Amino acid sequence: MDKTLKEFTAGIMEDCLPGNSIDCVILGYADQELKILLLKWKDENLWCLPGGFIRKDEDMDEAAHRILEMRTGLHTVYLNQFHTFGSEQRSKVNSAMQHQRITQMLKRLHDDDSRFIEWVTQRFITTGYFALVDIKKSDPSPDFLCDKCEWKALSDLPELIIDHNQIIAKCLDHLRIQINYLPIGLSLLPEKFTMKDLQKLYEAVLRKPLDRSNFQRKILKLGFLNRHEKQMRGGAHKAPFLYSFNQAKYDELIAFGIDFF
Amino acid sequence: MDKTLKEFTAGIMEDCLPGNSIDCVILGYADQELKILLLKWKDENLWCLPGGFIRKDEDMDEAAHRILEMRTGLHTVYLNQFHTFGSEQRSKVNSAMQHQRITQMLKRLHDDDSRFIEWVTQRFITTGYFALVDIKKSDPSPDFLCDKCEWKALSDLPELIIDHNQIIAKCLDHLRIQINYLPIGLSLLPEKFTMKDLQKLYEAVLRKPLDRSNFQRKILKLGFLNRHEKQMRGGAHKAPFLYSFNQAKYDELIAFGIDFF
DNA sequence: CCAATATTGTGTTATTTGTACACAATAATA
DNA sequence: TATTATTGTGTACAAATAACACAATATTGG
Repeated sequence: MDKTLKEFTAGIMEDCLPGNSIDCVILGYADQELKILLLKWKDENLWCLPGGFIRKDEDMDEAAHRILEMRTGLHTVYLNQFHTFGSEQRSKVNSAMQHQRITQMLKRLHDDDSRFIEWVTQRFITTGYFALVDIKKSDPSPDFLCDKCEWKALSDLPELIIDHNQIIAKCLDHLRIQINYLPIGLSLLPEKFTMKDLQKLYEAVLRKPLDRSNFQRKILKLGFLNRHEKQMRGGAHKAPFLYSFNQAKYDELIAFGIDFF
Repeated sequence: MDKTLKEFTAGIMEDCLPGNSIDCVILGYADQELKILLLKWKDENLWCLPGGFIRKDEDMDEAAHRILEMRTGLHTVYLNQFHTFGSEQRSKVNSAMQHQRITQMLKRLHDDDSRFIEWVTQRFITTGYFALVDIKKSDPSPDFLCDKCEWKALSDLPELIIDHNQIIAKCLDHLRIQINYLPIGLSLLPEKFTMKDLQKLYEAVLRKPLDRSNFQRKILKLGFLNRHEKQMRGGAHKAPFLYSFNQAKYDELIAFGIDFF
């Protein structure tokens, strides 16, 4: 058996809290769509949220930041807890078939290390965190257990293991309800963007169309955008302005919870 | 040593998840103020939130309901999770002095059962739940470890153990932000109430005054109140109408998240 | 080069909602 | 029976929202 792997799993069992995990819904935005960073386990068509365990000497929030940074290379990112999933049957919400595949995969990847298999298949309570990330600044990296770490469009999610689809659904509900308190735009858009970009982003989160001209007027009136030069190329039409955020003003409004929509 | 107590603690260690707990912020409303149900440990001036552990065979939500019912006698009550507290140092946020008192008290109450003391003083991650309760229907009950279980006004809270004051603060923030999605009125008021009662309740949660006549018009327009006969006695003034909720309509609006304020 | 096209920035209007009071009605009290 | 406090409703102005109009302007295709 791979010595490094065995040491690695022994380290986890030794250093981490048993029965508690973290799952991260890492959100980005591109092509007018929300995207989620997902991992695929080696040689299996099993996708999951990036997650991990809480070290005995770190805060839960720190653990979430560590997991996020490990997968995206980013460390100063908007990251927050949204819900803790503590159903006794949560590991069994998908088919018994899938449950069996997961167990077999764990055995194969961990070379039948029964002590670790037992540890990792005990009942877990997992806390869901969501991160808002600029896709272009991220550098997705899998590890030796995963052969893929990819951005997947919200409209084209694969079936995920355990209750990870429900975790995402809950996260998106949370996002919509809390939208007036979250720095959606600042976190998900690149430095400079058009008004249309911002509108499409809010539409993607709210899942409803917004009136273009009223959106523009409302946002400009809130006064957290800097207007820059015109974008010189694009489609066969009038060129839009580029904007960037006045972070201080935006944060102030968001903290207060301005009624955007 | 008390055989029953020893069996009780052995049962907890045997049947509950280690390192995970639940704390309930049980809210009621009376005398135009929000109240919280608190416990006081035997022979000590140490107050805390009603809490408990999660049995290995129950959902976390079930555990919260069990704890709530144990303290209030109520089982059909609005109860929801609001945050999970996972700071590594959370048990040490209060003074070292208090930490020592807690340990001593545990030793005394549990007759130096060192195995249980170790179990109960390990690092815990706790999930905060909040309940909205009609005080008049509740029947607060302490247990053999607590000599008091009382409703305390929000404006007159004692210092609580560990991070319980922060847990309450977080809960109240949550309440304010989520107010449009929570059945505050239906859960906290008695069957029949006046418009003023409802207004004062919303004011207590929002911590800001609302215009009386505009409040009345807005609420009536939303259409979830049944108007009853005039209240025949009260102060030296015109008698107000009594109202009750049309639960179906109220729930519908709350689920949708109507913009009350 | 120039008309056609798509999209942008801003304007206009009607409607709804919010805000701040006004005031008559009325239950108890003195 | 006048006084008082509070209630239920009215009103008038300001502000926000919603729906649509239209000129301005990059690109494209002939």
